[in-house]
Amino acid sequence: MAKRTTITAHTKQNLIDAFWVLYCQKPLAQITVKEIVTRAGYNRSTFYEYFPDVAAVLSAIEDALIPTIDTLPPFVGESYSIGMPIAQFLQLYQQNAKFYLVLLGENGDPAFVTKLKNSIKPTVLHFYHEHATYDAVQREVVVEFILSALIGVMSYWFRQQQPLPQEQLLALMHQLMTKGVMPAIDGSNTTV
Amino acid sequence: MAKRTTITAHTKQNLIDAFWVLYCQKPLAQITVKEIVTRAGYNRSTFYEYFPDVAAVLSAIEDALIPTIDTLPPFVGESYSIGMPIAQFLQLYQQNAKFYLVLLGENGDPAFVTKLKNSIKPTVLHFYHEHATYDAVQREVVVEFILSALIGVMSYWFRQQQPLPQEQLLALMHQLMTKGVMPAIDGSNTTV
DNA sequence: CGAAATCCAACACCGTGTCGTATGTTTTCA
DNA sequence: TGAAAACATACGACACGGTGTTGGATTTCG
Repeated sequence: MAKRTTITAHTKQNLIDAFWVLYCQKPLAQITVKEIVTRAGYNRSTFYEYFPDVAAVLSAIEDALIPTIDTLPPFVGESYSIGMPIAQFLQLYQQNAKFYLVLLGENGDPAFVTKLKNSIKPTVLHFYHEHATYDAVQREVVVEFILSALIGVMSYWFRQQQPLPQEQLLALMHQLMTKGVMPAIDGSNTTV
Repeated sequence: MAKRTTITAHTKQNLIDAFWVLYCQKPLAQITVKEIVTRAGYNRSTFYEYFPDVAAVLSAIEDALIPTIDTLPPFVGESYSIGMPIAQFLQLYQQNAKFYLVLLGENGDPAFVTKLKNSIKPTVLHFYHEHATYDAVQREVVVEFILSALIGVMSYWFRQQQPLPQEQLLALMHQLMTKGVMPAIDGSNTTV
């Protein structure tokens, strides 16, 4: 008999949804299978038909979130680029803000940051490879610098509920990336 | 009666040490009290005399690691500064590399990153407050940018077992901070 | 109908957190 | 000074709750 894929997928999604509600509230270590199934309305055993343990649910969510970088819709509008378009990343972030905010937050998963960085890294790395300014080792550092700053600022921006208009954030970010973090003395940057 | 502080402190430290060995190997959720006390050579109940739960041990380690920023020995030598001396932070990081590497790594604690940022933030924020270039909201973003990049690069550098001489890392970092991440076209930065 | 997919009840095991107790050390005062 | 009270420290045992598995009940679809 063919798998009843609809039902299966539905059940799995119910479990994932229930897990997510809990994960938004407390760290992984405090989430039990029982809580998940109670909330989703299943028997505890059913959980094990779909996931080996609680951590696997998180992993599944993360994996579904990572490949999105490939399937990004082309960004339209002013495009600030520093190897990887900042605006494009912001858009990616915005689409999944609900998840990114938690996964990159206080009770989040450090491993997800790594996964995220690794998925973007090749694009940025390739850009710098074409410029002979940095050697291979330095390039890696530069890329780590960019990605850390990018993800850090994005997370902060969302955490603070977007205290700056998106356009201003993009402009500021672009300036920090291309001109550095020292405030310009000549005043040419005060219009950001 | 006076506490037998020597014995107490010793036992507590034994428990912390045992915990740390385990935490270097696996995530918090997989560490049990039993494992800790077995390794440290105590009864399981003894653990609860010192900590309410496993997470508290991690918390204790983190707290002991944070204030170090205040008690930093004055840095001697070339001092790159971008509000907060980069070299000084590198030194702090280097002193506790063993811990930072794990806490900021794959199985690390996202909350620690926040704690760390918050402890350094005032210093950097104060620096930018004196320059009128950015308004209050922008300043926060700039500081988040700096701290994220700083911590990200440091972690990467240690994780890769310091692939670049310290002096070169400092110079590169300083350049990225002050001049941006775009490789200079005029070639003046190729000597980093 | 019957086979396979889906879901569930029950079981044995393990970890948790607590309480009462044994042991040994420090302090007190006769 | 030295015995005993007072207390810090460590432990054994208990009740509870979560885990992961096994075998079976129920449902669905060819």
